[in-house]
Amino acid sequence: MAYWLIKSEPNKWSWAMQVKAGAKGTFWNGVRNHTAKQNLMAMKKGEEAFFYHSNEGKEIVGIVKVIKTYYPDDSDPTGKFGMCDFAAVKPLKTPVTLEAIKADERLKSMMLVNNSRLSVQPVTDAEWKLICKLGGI
DNA sequence: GCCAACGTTGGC
DNA sequence: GCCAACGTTGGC
Repeated sequence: MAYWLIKSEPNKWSWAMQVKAGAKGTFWNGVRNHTAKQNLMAMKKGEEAFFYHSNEGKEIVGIVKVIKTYYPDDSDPTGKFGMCDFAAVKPLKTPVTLEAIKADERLKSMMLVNNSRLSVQPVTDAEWKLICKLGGI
């Protein structure tokens, strides 16, 4: 069971909108990078991911799960990229900020810190557990 | 197939 | 709003 982290700009697609989409969830696209695409393709149904707000907030605000694995994005004219569907699982009681992640020795190797531009990232078991704890769940 | 130029992302 | 980091493009 792998864990992931997906990023979204709140003014484009926020956690609130994700929650509103409910249990049946909604597609998550916007990938325009092959590393991110590889990660998306590696996701399996039922796997969980952190939902991160970039630019505004810069914090992990909730957990989503994969409800539909990678499929082509019809709206992409190049046909190169696809998307997955996610549904909101639960919010973190306390959002975990980028600042807090950077400040924690154990989270310094996270891709979020070292490769902030990648929009879909793997998260290790240890990182997942720690961030859940920091988030109050 | 290399590499310079350009565009985009995202933290500050 | 600025700029550094990264990916992509296109000329050679």
